[in-house]
Amino acid sequence: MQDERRLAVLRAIVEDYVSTREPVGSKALVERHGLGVSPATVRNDMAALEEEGLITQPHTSAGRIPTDKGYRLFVDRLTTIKPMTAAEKRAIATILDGAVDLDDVVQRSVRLLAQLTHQVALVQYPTLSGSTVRHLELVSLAPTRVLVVLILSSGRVEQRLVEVGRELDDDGLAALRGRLVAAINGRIIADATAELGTLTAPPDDGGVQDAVVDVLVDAMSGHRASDRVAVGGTANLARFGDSFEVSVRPLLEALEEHVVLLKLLGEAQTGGLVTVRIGHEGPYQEFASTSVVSTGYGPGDEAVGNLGVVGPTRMDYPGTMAAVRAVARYVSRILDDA
Amino acid sequence: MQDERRLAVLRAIVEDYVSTREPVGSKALVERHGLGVSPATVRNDMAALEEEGLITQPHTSAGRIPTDKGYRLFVDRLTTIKPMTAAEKRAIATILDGAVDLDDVVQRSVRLLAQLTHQVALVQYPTLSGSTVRHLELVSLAPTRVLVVLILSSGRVEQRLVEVGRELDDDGLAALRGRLVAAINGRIIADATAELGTLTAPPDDGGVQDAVVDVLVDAMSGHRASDRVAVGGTANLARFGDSFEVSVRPLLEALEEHVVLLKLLGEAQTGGLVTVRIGHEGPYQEFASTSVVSTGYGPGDEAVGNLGVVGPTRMDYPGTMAAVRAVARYVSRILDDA
DNA sequence: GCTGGCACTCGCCACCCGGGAGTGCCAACA
DNA sequence: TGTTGGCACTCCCGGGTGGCGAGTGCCAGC
Repeated sequence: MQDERRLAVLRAIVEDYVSTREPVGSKALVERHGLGVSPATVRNDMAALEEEGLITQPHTSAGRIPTDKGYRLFVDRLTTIKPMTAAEKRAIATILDGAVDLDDVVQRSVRLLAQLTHQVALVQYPTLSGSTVRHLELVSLAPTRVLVVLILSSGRVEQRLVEVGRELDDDGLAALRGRLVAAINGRIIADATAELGTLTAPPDDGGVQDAVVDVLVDAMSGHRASDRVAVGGTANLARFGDSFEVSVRPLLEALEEHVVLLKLLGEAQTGGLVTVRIGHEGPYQEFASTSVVSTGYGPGDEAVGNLGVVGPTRMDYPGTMAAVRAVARYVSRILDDA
Repeated sequence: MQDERRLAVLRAIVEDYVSTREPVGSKALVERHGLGVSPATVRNDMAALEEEGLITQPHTSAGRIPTDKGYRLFVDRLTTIKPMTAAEKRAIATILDGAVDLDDVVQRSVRLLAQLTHQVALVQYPTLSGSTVRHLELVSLAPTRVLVVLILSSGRVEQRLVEVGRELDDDGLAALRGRLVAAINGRIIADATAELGTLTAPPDDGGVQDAVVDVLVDAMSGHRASDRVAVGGTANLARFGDSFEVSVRPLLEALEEHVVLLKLLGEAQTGGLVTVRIGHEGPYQEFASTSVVSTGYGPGDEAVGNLGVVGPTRMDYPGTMAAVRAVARYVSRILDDA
């Protein structure tokens, strides 16, 4: 009974602090929320909550603000993800259905997510791992220069420029292509890569095939594509307001370091689970005052990438989680169709 | 004689203000620069410069800062672009030579430019206009869905997904491809586009060819590629320091609007000319306190895109112009080779 | 036309002070 | 045992104040 009220107090503190950005006091709390007790009682509860490390006061005799631990409890036990409104759902569908290709889906998603959450949005480009090789093309751009174009079943197109050691005529190119296509066409990435490893070049090849195989393996490792992350809504960083140099600067820097962003997005979660990483829980100290809300997306139950948002720990978790989940669902649905 | 000294004073004011970010007074000026006159004389000169609208004082009895007009005079007449050091040249060459394809060149350039200038860097993706059609591939992804891959002589690969009205077997696809290849292969974009317009579909085609032609024309219009701009160095915005909400916010918003960025970069300048747009001279009021330093790049004398930086009007113009010019030259050289 | 001197103007900063919001504690009560 | 009202205390915040210093404009002299 008493415990329940304390949790209600914590919830009220989180909600008020998120919306007002100011430490919340006992009196304001009972006024704004309909808890039927006196400020004195709330003060006692607050003291208990502070004892447990769930809230803190920035300085003596000011209101309370939630700690990371407090947000954690709030997210885990005090909140249900509020569903999107019909209008929001329509907007999501409309925007994403207009996409012309896979990259466009990613770019639209990132914008959408930024717009819905008013935070910085991140969308990882899909990894290739599940796809099969649909097509391989070798195009001669110059006598000793070949453009390798690899088309995957996911609709992704990987291109690489290769400097082969010697001149190559159209027939030689066609023969090379024939050998490679035979080895990899229709196979899933992992198998195709293995198959390429067993391939030996004809005696008069002079290293050309090996050069092409190298870039093919590189392209199929998905290295570059899955290392990329689309970023949107950076203008929302302006709303951080205070503590600019300390918290926004490192974030801006990180936004150009895709490796860092990938680590922030973390492991892909399947099954519609939304992960919330609060403040110091993350891998980087610089982001102690930021939280990451993320989830995986992909066709069926297979996660081919992550998406999410980064914002201040003081954020609207229920709304953000709902938006992240909704966008991931729609993106997954599109990948299902494709 | 007197005029010359006044210009020297203006130059000194610009240089000091750029490095200290504080209004510069007469006394500090004579101390830091070796002009052989007294502060009182400098004050008289300052009064004259202010009369001409070249400098201004933020408030009565503070130092002077340059106006946009003052910067303009400085850039046009008082400065020579300082050449890059050998080390910087090496760094540029090393970084750009490591690029694996065209997109990679753009992405490396934007990083490099941001690093060299400590500003926000912009690099437009090359337009397609000069290239010829090297290769066309149609890949069936689903019974009624075709991936169109267009490879251009510049090495650029454009891909589009088309929903054709009806099912298409491999033979039909090959025939369609044959017709299209005959029409466009080897031609430059403009001719190929025109040729596609005259093409009529066979009677039993059912709109498939027209659908594919539509996306081909769209892809060749270069619409998407040349509308894209790579952005880097946004973390440098943190150094704006003051006036955050007023000047950084609109800039952050603009950085996601590629149309706005293209307008900022302006018309391509050929022949190694670097354009400087100072403060209010630009098309957007919101950027009254920012300047744009840009130039064109491309193989030979042909400009296929622009690149440049955006920063506060209070920026190091000689250094920035040098960096922009140097990067543009190296990128052009790479395009020459390709 | 340059220079030194001088009075004047303001922005900046440190300081002080009163108001107010919020707290902790305690005694009283159900 | 839990809740409540009262009360003294703490400390942030905002406005007002005064000294300091940098910088200016003007003027008389060289």
